[in-house]
Amino acid sequence: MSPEPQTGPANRIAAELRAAIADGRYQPGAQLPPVRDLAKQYGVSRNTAAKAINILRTEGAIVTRYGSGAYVRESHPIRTLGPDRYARSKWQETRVRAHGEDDGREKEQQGTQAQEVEIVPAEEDVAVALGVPIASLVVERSRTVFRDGLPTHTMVSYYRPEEVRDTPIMDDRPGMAGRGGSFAILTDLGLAPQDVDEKLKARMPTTDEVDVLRLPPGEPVVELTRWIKTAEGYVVEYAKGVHAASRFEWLYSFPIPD
Amino acid sequence: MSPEPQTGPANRIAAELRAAIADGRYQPGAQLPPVRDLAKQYGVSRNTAAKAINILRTEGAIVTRYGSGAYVRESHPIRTLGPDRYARSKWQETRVRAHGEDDGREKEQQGTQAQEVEIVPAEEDVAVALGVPIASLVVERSRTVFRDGLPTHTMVSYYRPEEVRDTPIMDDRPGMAGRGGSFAILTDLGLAPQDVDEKLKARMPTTDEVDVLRLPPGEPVVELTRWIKTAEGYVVEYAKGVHAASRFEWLYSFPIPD
DNA sequence: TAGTGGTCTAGACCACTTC
DNA sequence: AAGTGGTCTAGACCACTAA
Repeated sequence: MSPEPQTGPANRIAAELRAAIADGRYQPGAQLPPVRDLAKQYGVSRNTAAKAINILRTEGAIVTRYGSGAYVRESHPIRTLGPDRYARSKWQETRVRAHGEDDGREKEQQGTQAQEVEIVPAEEDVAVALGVPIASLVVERSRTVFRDGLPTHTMVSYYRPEEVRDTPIMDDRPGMAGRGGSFAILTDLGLAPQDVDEKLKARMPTTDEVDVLRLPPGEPVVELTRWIKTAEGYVVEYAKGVHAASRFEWLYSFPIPD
Repeated sequence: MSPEPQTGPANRIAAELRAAIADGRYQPGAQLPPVRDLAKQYGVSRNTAAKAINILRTEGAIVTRYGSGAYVRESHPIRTLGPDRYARSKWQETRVRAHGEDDGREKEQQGTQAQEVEIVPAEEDVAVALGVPIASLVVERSRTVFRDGLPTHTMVSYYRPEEVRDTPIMDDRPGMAGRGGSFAILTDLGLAPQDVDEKLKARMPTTDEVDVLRLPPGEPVVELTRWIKTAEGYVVEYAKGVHAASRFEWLYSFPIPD
Protein backbone atom coordinates (compact mmCIF):
# COMPACT_ATOMS: atom_id res chain seq x y z
CA MET A 1 0.00 0.00 0.00
CA SER A 2 2.75 2.37 0.95
CA PRO A 3 4.77 3.12 -2.16
CA GLU A 4 7.91 4.10 -0.28
CA PRO A 5 9.53 1.50 1.92
CA GLN A 6 9.98 3.34 5.19
CA THR A 7 11.79 0.53 6.91
CA GLY A 8 15.45 -0.23 7.13
CA PRO A 9 18.16 0.64 9.62
CA ALA A 10 18.67 4.21 8.39
CA ASN A 11 15.03 5.05 8.94
CA ARG A 12 14.98 3.31 12.27
CA ILE A 13 17.98 5.26 13.53
CA ALA A 14 16.50 8.48 12.22
CA ALA A 15 13.23 7.71 13.99
CA GLU A 16 14.95 7.07 17.30
CA LEU A 17 16.98 10.24 17.11
CA ARG A 18 13.89 12.17 16.06
CA ALA A 19 12.06 10.91 19.10
CA ALA A 20 15.00 11.71 21.35
CA ILE A 21 15.03 15.25 20.04
CA ALA A 22 11.27 15.59 20.34
CA ASP A 23 11.18 14.62 23.99
CA GLY A 24 14.15 16.76 24.89
CA ARG A 25 16.83 14.14 25.43
CA TYR A 26 18.76 16.25 22.97
CA GLN A 27 18.16 19.94 23.63
CA PRO A 28 18.32 22.60 20.92
CA GLY A 29 21.94 23.27 20.18
CA ALA A 30 23.09 19.97 21.63
CA GLN A 31 25.47 17.86 19.63
CA LEU A 32 24.39 14.44 18.41
CA PRO A 33 26.73 11.47 18.57
CA PRO A 34 29.24 11.39 15.72
CA VAL A 35 28.30 9.33 12.71
CA ARG A 36 31.04 6.83 13.47
CA ASP A 37 29.68 6.27 16.97
CA LEU A 38 26.13 5.86 15.72
CA ALA A 39 27.35 3.28 13.24
CA LYS A 40 29.09 1.30 15.95
CA GLN A 41 26.22 1.67 18.41
CA TYR A 42 23.60 0.44 15.96
CA GLY A 43 25.86 -2.08 14.31
CA VAL A 44 25.53 -0.59 10.84
CA SER A 45 27.95 0.80 8.33
CA ARG A 46 29.05 4.38 8.61
CA ASN A 47 27.25 5.05 5.39
CA THR A 48 23.94 4.02 6.84
CA ALA A 49 24.38 6.09 9.97
CA ALA A 50 25.23 9.07 7.79
CA LYS A 51 22.04 8.46 5.87
CA ALA A 52 20.02 8.63 9.06
CA ILE A 53 21.64 11.93 9.91
CA ASN A 54 20.87 13.15 6.43
CA ILE A 55 17.21 12.29 6.81
CA LEU A 56 16.92 14.46 9.91
CA ARG A 57 18.83 17.19 8.14
CA THR A 58 16.38 17.15 5.27
CA GLU A 59 13.54 17.42 7.73
CA GLY A 60 15.19 20.45 9.25
CA ALA A 61 15.41 18.85 12.69
CA ILE A 62 19.18 19.14 12.88
CA VAL A 63 21.95 21.18 11.36
CA THR A 64 25.34 19.74 10.51
CA ARG A 65 28.53 21.75 10.78
CA TYR A 66 31.22 20.49 8.52
CA GLY A 67 34.06 18.96 10.46
CA SER A 68 32.39 19.75 13.75
CA GLY A 69 29.29 17.70 14.32
CA ALA A 70 25.52 17.44 14.00
CA TYR A 71 23.46 19.66 16.25
CA VAL A 72 19.82 19.93 17.16
CA ARG A 73 18.49 22.94 15.40
CA GLU A 74 18.14 26.12 17.41
CA SER A 75 14.73 27.60 16.91
CA HIS A 76 14.70 31.26 16.14
CA PRO A 77 11.92 33.50 17.33
CA ILE A 78 9.19 33.81 14.76
CA ARG A 79 8.37 37.25 13.51
CA THR A 80 4.72 37.88 12.76
CA LEU A 81 4.14 40.10 9.77
CA GLY A 82 0.80 41.84 9.91
CA PRO A 83 -0.56 44.92 8.16
CA ASP A 84 0.86 47.01 11.01
CA ARG A 85 4.35 46.78 9.62
CA TYR A 86 3.23 49.25 6.95
CA ALA A 87 1.61 51.64 9.44
CA ARG A 88 1.97 55.34 8.71
CA SER A 89 3.12 56.00 12.24
CA LYS A 90 6.26 54.03 11.49
CA TRP A 91 7.42 56.00 8.50
CA GLN A 92 7.51 59.26 10.41
CA GLU A 93 9.96 57.87 12.88
CA THR A 94 12.15 56.40 10.19
CA ARG A 95 11.97 59.59 8.21
CA VAL A 96 13.09 61.76 11.08
CA ARG A 97 15.99 59.47 11.73
CA ALA A 98 16.88 59.44 8.08
CA HIS A 99 17.44 63.18 8.23
CA GLY A 100 19.82 62.82 11.13
CA GLU A 101 23.17 61.09 11.20
CA ASP A 102 23.89 57.42 11.45
CA ASP A 103 23.51 56.77 15.15
CA GLY A 104 25.41 53.52 15.17
CA ARG A 105 22.59 51.25 16.33
CA GLU A 106 21.20 50.54 12.91
CA LYS A 107 21.59 46.81 13.12
CA GLU A 108 20.00 46.42 16.50
CA GLN A 109 16.55 45.37 15.43
CA GLN A 110 16.71 44.98 11.71
CA GLY A 111 20.03 45.46 10.01
CA THR A 112 20.32 45.72 6.30
CA GLN A 113 23.48 44.66 4.59
CA ALA A 114 24.29 44.36 0.95
CA GLN A 115 21.96 47.12 -0.08
CA GLU A 116 22.28 47.85 -3.76
CA VAL A 117 20.56 50.23 -6.13
CA GLU A 118 20.77 49.66 -9.85
CA ILE A 119 19.03 50.70 -13.02
CA VAL A 120 18.03 47.63 -14.97
CA PRO A 121 15.80 46.64 -17.91
CA ALA A 122 12.39 45.54 -16.67
CA GLU A 123 11.58 41.84 -16.66
CA GLU A 124 8.09 40.94 -17.71
CA ASP A 125 6.51 40.80 -14.26
CA VAL A 126 8.06 44.12 -13.29
CA ALA A 127 6.93 45.71 -16.53
CA VAL A 128 3.39 44.47 -16.05
CA ALA A 129 3.27 45.61 -12.45
CA LEU A 130 4.55 49.10 -13.14
CA GLY A 131 2.78 49.42 -16.45
CA VAL A 132 5.94 50.12 -18.44
CA PRO A 133 7.27 48.44 -21.59
CA ILE A 134 9.27 45.26 -21.16
CA ALA A 135 13.02 45.97 -21.04
CA SER A 136 12.51 49.66 -20.33
CA LEU A 137 14.76 50.94 -17.55
CA VAL A 138 13.57 50.76 -13.97
CA VAL A 139 15.17 51.36 -10.59
CA GLU A 140 15.90 48.18 -8.69
CA ARG A 141 16.69 48.34 -4.99
CA SER A 142 17.87 45.04 -3.51
CA ARG A 143 18.75 44.26 0.04
CA THR A 144 19.24 41.34 2.36
CA VAL A 145 17.79 41.75 5.81
CA PHE A 146 19.49 40.30 8.87
CA ARG A 147 18.31 39.55 12.35
CA ASP A 148 20.45 38.26 15.17
CA GLY A 149 23.33 38.22 12.75
CA LEU A 150 21.60 35.86 10.35
CA PRO A 151 19.92 36.63 7.04
CA THR A 152 16.15 36.30 7.27
CA HIS A 153 14.97 37.51 3.90
CA THR A 154 15.84 39.29 0.73
CA MET A 155 13.75 42.04 -0.81
CA VAL A 156 13.91 43.63 -4.24
CA SER A 157 11.86 46.74 -4.98
CA TYR A 158 11.18 48.32 -8.32
CA TYR A 159 10.33 51.94 -9.08
CA ARG A 160 9.84 54.09 -12.11
CA PRO A 161 13.11 56.00 -12.62
CA GLU A 162 11.48 59.32 -13.44
CA GLU A 163 9.64 59.22 -10.13
CA VAL A 164 12.48 58.42 -7.78
CA ARG A 165 15.41 60.10 -9.49
CA ASP A 166 17.25 62.47 -7.14
CA THR A 167 15.55 61.05 -4.06
CA PRO A 168 17.09 59.09 -1.16
CA ILE A 169 15.60 55.97 -2.71
CA MET A 170 18.56 56.05 -5.06
CA ASP A 171 20.93 56.23 -2.11
CA ASP A 172 22.49 52.85 -1.59
CA ARG A 173 23.77 53.51 1.91
CA PRO A 174 22.13 51.03 4.24
CA GLY A 175 19.26 52.41 6.24
CA MET A 176 18.67 55.47 4.12
CA ALA A 177 15.54 54.37 2.39
CA GLY A 178 15.02 51.22 4.32
CA ARG A 179 11.93 50.26 6.28
CA GLY A 180 9.05 52.51 5.45
CA GLY A 181 11.44 55.28 4.49
CA SER A 182 10.55 54.92 0.85
CA PHE A 183 6.89 55.44 1.73
CA ALA A 184 7.63 58.85 3.21
CA ILE A 185 9.61 59.77 0.15
CA LEU A 186 6.84 58.67 -2.18
CA THR A 187 4.39 60.72 -0.15
CA ASP A 188 6.57 63.79 -0.63
CA LEU A 189 6.45 63.14 -4.34
CA GLY A 190 2.67 63.27 -4.29
CA LEU A 191 2.45 59.49 -4.63
CA ALA A 192 1.20 58.65 -1.16
CA PRO A 193 0.84 54.89 -0.67
CA GLN A 194 -2.67 53.87 0.24
CA ASP A 195 -3.20 50.18 -0.42
CA VAL A 196 -1.10 47.03 -0.43
CA ASP A 197 -1.62 43.85 -2.44
CA GLU A 198 0.41 40.89 -1.29
CA LYS A 199 0.86 37.45 -2.78
CA LEU A 200 2.40 34.55 -0.88
CA LYS A 201 3.75 31.30 -2.23
CA ALA A 202 5.80 28.67 -0.43
CA ARG A 203 8.36 26.48 -2.19
CA MET A 204 11.76 24.93 -1.75
CA PRO A 205 14.66 27.30 -2.24
CA THR A 206 17.00 27.40 -5.19
CA THR A 207 20.65 26.72 -4.50
CA ASP A 208 21.35 30.44 -4.75
CA GLU A 209 18.79 31.16 -2.08
CA VAL A 210 20.20 28.47 0.16
CA ASP A 211 23.50 30.28 -0.13
CA VAL A 212 22.32 33.82 0.44
CA LEU A 213 19.89 33.04 3.25
CA ARG A 214 22.18 30.38 4.70
CA LEU A 215 19.27 28.00 4.83
CA PRO A 216 19.65 24.65 6.47
CA PRO A 217 18.70 21.84 4.11
CA GLY A 218 15.02 21.12 4.22
CA GLU A 219 13.95 24.64 5.00
CA PRO A 220 11.36 26.07 2.63
CA VAL A 221 11.06 29.68 1.60
CA VAL A 222 8.08 31.95 1.14
CA GLU A 223 8.00 34.14 -1.90
CA LEU A 224 6.29 37.42 -1.17
CA THR A 225 5.18 39.69 -3.98
CA ARG A 226 3.68 43.07 -3.22
CA TRP A 227 2.21 45.99 -5.00
CA ILE A 228 2.07 49.37 -3.29
CA LYS A 229 -0.69 51.53 -4.68
CA THR A 230 -1.90 55.09 -4.33
CA ALA A 231 -5.52 55.95 -3.58
CA GLU A 232 -6.07 55.97 -7.35
CA GLY A 233 -4.80 52.40 -7.65
CA TYR A 234 -1.57 53.53 -9.31
CA VAL A 235 1.30 51.14 -8.51
CA VAL A 236 4.23 53.11 -7.14
CA GLU A 237 6.34 50.22 -5.96
CA TYR A 238 6.53 46.59 -6.96
CA ALA A 239 8.57 44.32 -4.73
CA LYS A 240 9.52 40.70 -4.42
CA GLY A 241 10.97 39.04 -1.35
CA VAL A 242 12.20 35.61 -0.39
CA HIS A 243 11.76 34.72 3.26
CA ALA A 244 13.22 31.88 5.30
CA ALA A 245 9.99 30.11 6.19
CA SER A 246 10.91 29.19 9.74
CA ARG A 247 11.42 32.79 10.79
CA PHE A 248 8.09 34.28 9.77
CA GLU A 249 4.39 33.97 9.84
CA TRP A 250 1.88 36.22 8.14
CA LEU A 251 -1.28 37.66 9.52
CA TYR A 252 -4.10 39.20 7.54
CA SER A 253 -7.52 40.53 8.37
CA PHE A 254 -10.22 41.38 5.93
CA PRO A 255 -13.97 41.78 5.76
CA ILE A 256 -15.97 39.13 3.98
CA PRO A 257 -16.64 40.45 0.47
CA ASP A 258 -20.06 40.57 -1.20
CA MET B 1 33.90 30.37 2.02
CA SER B 2 31.13 27.95 1.22
CA PRO B 3 30.54 25.71 4.23
CA GLU B 4 28.98 22.90 2.22
CA PRO B 5 31.09 21.27 -0.44
CA GLN B 6 28.84 21.43 -3.48
CA THR B 7 31.21 19.62 -5.77
CA GLY B 8 31.51 15.97 -6.53
CA PRO B 9 30.05 13.72 -9.20
CA ALA B 10 26.64 13.37 -7.57
CA ASN B 11 26.10 17.10 -7.57
CA ARG B 12 27.44 17.45 -11.07
CA ILE B 13 25.06 14.83 -12.41
CA ALA B 14 22.18 16.39 -10.51
CA ALA B 15 23.07 19.78 -11.95
CA GLU B 16 23.13 18.45 -15.51
CA LEU B 17 19.81 16.70 -15.13
CA ARG B 18 18.34 19.79 -13.49
CA ALA B 19 19.43 21.88 -16.43
CA ALA B 20 18.06 19.33 -18.87
CA ILE B 21 14.72 19.46 -17.12
CA ALA B 22 14.74 23.23 -16.92
CA ASP B 23 15.28 23.72 -20.64
CA GLY B 24 12.75 21.11 -21.61
CA ARG B 25 15.00 18.28 -22.79
CA TYR B 26 12.99 16.24 -20.31
CA GLN B 27 9.34 17.25 -20.41
CA PRO B 28 7.03 17.00 -17.41
CA GLY B 29 6.06 13.37 -17.02
CA ALA B 30 9.04 12.12 -19.03
CA GLN B 31 11.11 9.32 -17.62
CA LEU B 32 14.73 9.93 -16.74
CA PRO B 33 17.41 7.38 -17.57
CA PRO B 34 17.58 4.52 -15.07
CA VAL B 35 20.06 4.89 -12.29
CA ARG B 36 22.17 2.07 -13.69
CA ASP B 37 22.44 3.81 -17.05
CA LEU B 38 23.36 7.10 -15.44
CA ALA B 39 26.08 5.36 -13.49
CA LYS B 40 27.51 3.83 -16.62
CA GLN B 41 27.16 7.00 -18.65
CA TYR B 42 28.94 9.17 -16.12
CA GLY B 43 31.39 6.50 -15.08
CA VAL B 44 30.35 6.50 -11.43
CA SER B 45 29.03 3.89 -9.08
CA ARG B 46 25.35 3.14 -9.00
CA ASN B 47 25.27 4.58 -5.52
CA THR B 48 26.46 7.95 -6.69
CA ALA B 49 24.00 8.10 -9.56
CA ALA B 50 21.23 7.25 -7.11
CA LYS B 51 22.38 10.10 -4.93
CA ALA B 52 22.05 12.52 -7.81
CA ILE B 53 18.51 11.31 -8.39
CA ASN B 54 17.81 11.73 -4.71
CA ILE B 55 18.99 15.33 -4.77
CA LEU B 56 16.50 16.18 -7.49
CA ARG B 57 13.82 14.32 -5.62
CA THR B 58 14.46 16.37 -2.49
CA GLU B 59 14.21 19.51 -4.54
CA GLY B 60 10.88 18.37 -5.83
CA ALA B 61 12.03 18.44 -9.45
CA ILE B 62 11.28 14.79 -10.05
CA VAL B 63 9.16 12.04 -8.62
CA THR B 64 10.33 8.45 -8.38
CA ARG B 65 8.00 5.50 -8.74
CA TYR B 66 9.26 2.44 -7.04
CA GLY B 67 10.21 -0.26 -9.50
CA SER B 68 9.21 1.88 -12.43
CA GLY B 69 11.48 4.88 -12.88
CA ALA B 70 12.18 8.51 -12.13
CA TYR B 71 9.93 11.04 -13.80
CA VAL B 72 9.95 14.77 -14.25
CA ARG B 73 7.33 16.14 -11.96
CA GLU B 74 4.00 17.06 -13.47
CA SER B 75 3.06 20.55 -12.43
CA HIS B 76 -0.44 21.03 -11.22
CA PRO B 77 -2.32 24.23 -11.83
CA ILE B 78 -1.94 26.66 -8.98
CA ARG B 79 -5.08 27.82 -7.26
CA THR B 80 -5.05 31.41 -6.08
CA LEU B 81 -6.84 31.95 -2.80
CA GLY B 82 -8.04 35.51 -2.38
CA PRO B 83 -10.67 37.07 -0.14
CA ASP B 84 -13.23 36.34 -2.85
CA ARG B 85 -13.42 32.72 -1.86
CA TYR B 86 -15.41 33.87 1.16
CA ALA B 87 -17.73 36.11 -0.84
CA ARG B 88 -21.34 36.20 0.29
CA SER B 89 -22.52 35.59 -3.24
CA LYS B 90 -20.98 32.14 -3.07
CA TRP B 91 -22.84 30.90 -0.02
CA GLN B 92 -26.24 31.48 -1.52
CA GLU B 93 -25.50 29.17 -4.39
CA THR B 94 -24.14 26.48 -2.12
CA ARG B 95 -27.02 26.90 0.22
CA VAL B 96 -29.62 26.45 -2.46
CA ARG B 97 -27.87 23.33 -3.65
CA ALA B 98 -27.64 22.02 -0.13
CA HIS B 99 -31.41 22.04 0.08
CA GLY B 100 -31.70 20.00 -3.08
CA GLU B 101 -30.55 16.45 -3.66
CA ASP B 102 -27.10 15.22 -4.38
CA ASP B 103 -26.79 15.87 -8.09
CA GLY B 104 -23.86 13.54 -8.63
CA ARG B 105 -21.35 16.12 -9.80
CA GLU B 106 -20.04 17.00 -6.40
CA LYS B 107 -16.44 16.13 -7.09
CA GLU B 108 -16.20 18.06 -10.31
CA GLN B 109 -14.56 21.21 -9.04
CA GLN B 110 -13.80 20.57 -5.43
CA GLY B 111 -14.57 17.20 -4.03
CA THR B 112 -14.49 16.47 -0.37
CA GLN B 113 -13.79 13.01 0.86
CA ALA B 114 -13.26 11.74 4.35
CA GLN B 115 -15.52 14.31 5.95
CA GLU B 116 -15.91 13.67 9.63
CA VAL B 117 -17.74 15.42 12.44
CA GLU B 118 -16.85 14.70 16.05
CA ILE B 119 -17.28 16.19 19.47
CA VAL B 120 -13.91 16.49 21.13
CA PRO B 121 -12.29 18.19 24.11
CA ALA B 122 -10.80 21.53 23.12
CA GLU B 123 -7.04 21.78 22.76
CA GLU B 124 -5.50 24.95 24.06
CA ASP B 125 -5.43 26.89 20.79
CA VAL B 126 -9.05 25.96 20.07
CA ALA B 127 -10.13 26.93 23.57
CA VAL B 128 -8.39 30.29 23.33
CA ALA B 129 -9.84 30.99 19.90
CA LEU B 130 -13.42 30.16 20.86
CA GLY B 131 -13.13 31.56 24.37
CA VAL B 132 -14.10 28.31 26.07
CA PRO B 133 -12.35 26.39 28.85
CA ILE B 134 -9.58 24.02 27.84
CA ALA B 135 -10.89 20.46 27.43
CA SER B 136 -14.49 21.58 27.21
CA LEU B 137 -16.37 19.89 24.40
CA VAL B 138 -16.38 21.45 20.95
CA VAL B 139 -17.56 20.37 17.53
CA GLU B 140 -14.73 19.40 15.21
CA ARG B 141 -15.38 19.08 11.49
CA SER B 142 -12.48 17.61 9.52
CA ARG B 143 -12.19 17.07 5.82
CA THR B 144 -9.64 16.41 3.14
CA VAL B 145 -10.17 18.30 -0.07
CA PHE B 146 -9.32 16.78 -3.43
CA ARG B 147 -8.75 18.24 -6.83
CA ASP B 148 -8.09 16.28 -10.00
CA GLY B 149 -8.29 13.15 -7.89
CA LEU B 150 -5.44 14.25 -5.64
CA PRO B 151 -5.60 15.62 -2.12
CA THR B 152 -4.70 19.32 -1.99
CA HIS B 153 -5.37 20.24 1.60
CA THR B 154 -6.93 19.29 4.86
CA MET B 155 -9.16 21.53 6.90
CA VAL B 156 -10.41 21.22 10.46
CA SER B 157 -13.06 23.59 11.78
CA TYR B 158 -14.19 24.10 15.34
CA TYR B 159 -17.53 25.37 16.59
CA ARG B 160 -19.27 25.80 19.90
CA PRO B 161 -21.60 22.82 20.30
CA GLU B 162 -24.52 24.81 21.66
CA GLU B 163 -24.46 26.99 18.57
CA VAL B 164 -24.35 24.37 15.87
CA ARG B 165 -26.31 21.53 17.44
CA ASP B 166 -29.15 20.35 15.22
CA THR B 167 -27.80 22.18 12.19
CA PRO B 168 -26.43 20.69 8.94
CA ILE B 169 -22.97 21.54 10.25
CA MET B 170 -23.27 18.36 12.28
CA ASP B 171 -24.10 16.40 9.14
CA ASP B 172 -21.07 14.45 8.06
CA ARG B 173 -22.29 13.70 4.56
CA PRO B 174 -19.84 15.23 2.12
CA GLY B 175 -20.93 18.49 0.59
CA MET B 176 -23.64 19.26 3.13
CA ALA B 177 -21.88 21.97 5.05
CA GLY B 178 -18.89 22.24 2.79
CA ARG B 179 -17.65 25.38 1.05
CA GLY B 180 -19.34 28.42 2.41
CA GLY B 181 -22.33 26.37 3.48
CA SER B 182 -21.48 26.77 7.12
CA PHE B 183 -21.51 30.54 6.71
CA ALA B 184 -25.12 30.48 5.57
CA ILE B 185 -26.02 28.30 8.50
CA LEU B 186 -24.28 30.59 10.96
CA THR B 187 -26.10 33.53 9.44
CA ASP B 188 -29.42 31.79 10.03
CA LEU B 189 -28.39 31.38 13.65
CA GLY B 190 -27.92 35.13 14.01
CA LEU B 191 -24.16 34.75 13.91
CA ALA B 192 -23.48 36.26 10.53
CA PRO B 193 -19.78 36.12 9.62
CA GLN B 194 -18.32 39.53 8.96
CA ASP B 195 -14.54 39.44 9.24
CA VAL B 196 -11.78 36.92 8.64
CA ASP B 197 -8.38 36.73 10.29
CA GLU B 198 -5.90 34.44 8.61
CA LYS B 199 -2.45 33.35 9.62
CA LEU B 200 -0.03 31.63 7.24
CA LYS B 201 3.09 29.68 8.06
CA ALA B 202 5.18 27.48 5.77
CA ARG B 203 7.10 24.46 6.98
CA MET B 204 8.06 20.94 6.02
CA PRO B 205 5.33 18.35 6.46
CA THR B 206 5.17 15.73 9.16
CA THR B 207 5.21 12.13 8.01
CA ASP B 208 1.47 11.95 8.64
CA GLU B 209 0.89 14.87 6.36
CA VAL B 210 3.09 13.37 3.67
CA ASP B 211 0.83 10.35 3.83
CA VAL B 212 -2.53 12.09 3.84
CA LEU B 213 -1.66 14.68 1.21
CA ARG B 214 0.46 12.22 -0.78
CA LEU B 215 3.22 14.77 -0.91
CA PRO B 216 6.29 14.11 -2.99
CA PRO B 217 9.47 14.36 -0.94
CA GLY B 218 10.71 17.89 -0.72
CA GLU B 219 7.33 19.54 -0.92
CA PRO B 220 6.57 22.00 1.87
CA VAL B 221 3.16 22.69 3.33
CA VAL B 222 1.43 25.88 4.36
CA GLU B 223 -0.40 25.92 7.65
CA LEU B 224 -3.42 28.16 7.49
CA THR B 225 -5.21 29.25 10.63
CA ARG B 226 -8.35 31.30 10.43
CA TRP B 227 -10.81 32.98 12.70
CA ILE B 228 -14.28 33.80 11.42
CA LYS B 229 -15.83 36.67 13.34
CA THR B 230 -19.18 38.41 13.54
CA ALA B 231 -19.52 42.18 13.28
CA GLU B 232 -19.06 42.28 17.05
CA GLY B 233 -15.72 40.48 16.81
CA TYR B 234 -17.17 37.28 18.24
CA VAL B 235 -15.36 34.20 16.88
CA VAL B 236 -17.92 31.78 15.46
CA GLU B 237 -15.51 29.42 13.72
CA TYR B 238 -11.89 28.59 14.27
CA ALA B 239 -10.20 26.51 11.59
CA LYS B 240 -6.82 25.10 10.75
CA GLY B 241 -5.72 23.78 7.38
CA VAL B 242 -2.65 22.19 5.91
CA HIS B 243 -2.08 22.91 2.23
CA ALA B 244 0.29 21.32 -0.25
CA ALA B 245 2.44 24.35 -1.02
CA SER B 246 2.82 23.73 -4.73
CA ARG B 247 -0.90 23.86 -5.41
CA PHE B 248 -1.74 27.22 -3.87
CA GLU B 249 -0.85 30.84 -3.62
CA TRP B 250 -2.50 33.41 -1.41
CA LEU B 251 -3.57 36.91 -2.29
CA TYR B 252 -4.45 39.67 0.14
CA SER B 253 -5.30 43.34 -0.18
CA PHE B 254 -5.47 45.83 2.62
CA PRO B 255 -5.24 49.54 3.22
CA ILE B 256 -2.14 50.93 4.87
CA PRO B 257 -2.99 51.37 8.56
CA ASP B 258 -2.39 54.55 10.57
C1' DT C 1 10.93 -12.61 -15.80
C1' DA C 2 13.42 -8.56 -16.66
C1' DG C 3 13.93 -3.92 -15.45
C1' DT C 4 14.00 -0.52 -11.98
C1' DG C 5 14.39 2.04 -7.49
C1' DG C 6 15.90 1.52 -2.53
C1' DT C 7 19.10 0.09 0.64
C1' DC C 8 23.12 -1.75 2.82
C1' DT C 9 28.19 -3.05 3.69
C1' DA C 10 33.24 -2.33 4.15
C1' DG C 11 36.71 0.33 3.10
C1' DA C 12 38.73 4.47 1.38
C1' DC C 13 39.88 9.37 0.69
C1' DC C 14 38.98 14.24 1.22
C1' DA C 15 37.65 18.74 3.64
C1' DC C 16 36.93 21.14 7.55
C1' DT C 17 37.12 22.15 12.69
C1' DT C 18 39.25 22.11 16.96
C1' DC C 19 42.97 21.90 19.84
C1' DA D 1 47.15 15.74 15.07
C1' DA D 2 42.78 14.03 16.09
C1' DG D 3 38.06 14.16 15.39
C1' DT D 4 34.21 14.82 12.42
C1' DG D 5 31.12 15.29 8.30
C1' DG D 6 30.87 14.40 3.17
C1' DT D 7 31.57 11.57 -0.51
C1' DC D 8 32.73 7.73 -3.38
C1' DT D 9 33.38 2.73 -5.02
C1' DA D 10 32.07 -2.13 -6.01
C1' DG D 11 29.23 -5.46 -5.07
C1' DA D 12 25.14 -7.35 -3.05
C1' DC D 13 20.28 -8.14 -1.86
C1' DC D 14 15.48 -6.73 -1.58
C1' DA D 15 10.87 -4.71 -3.20
C1' DC D 16 8.15 -3.28 -6.63
C1' DT D 17 6.43 -2.66 -11.62
C1' DA D 18 5.30 -4.08 -16.00
C1' DA D 19 4.81 -7.29 -19.46
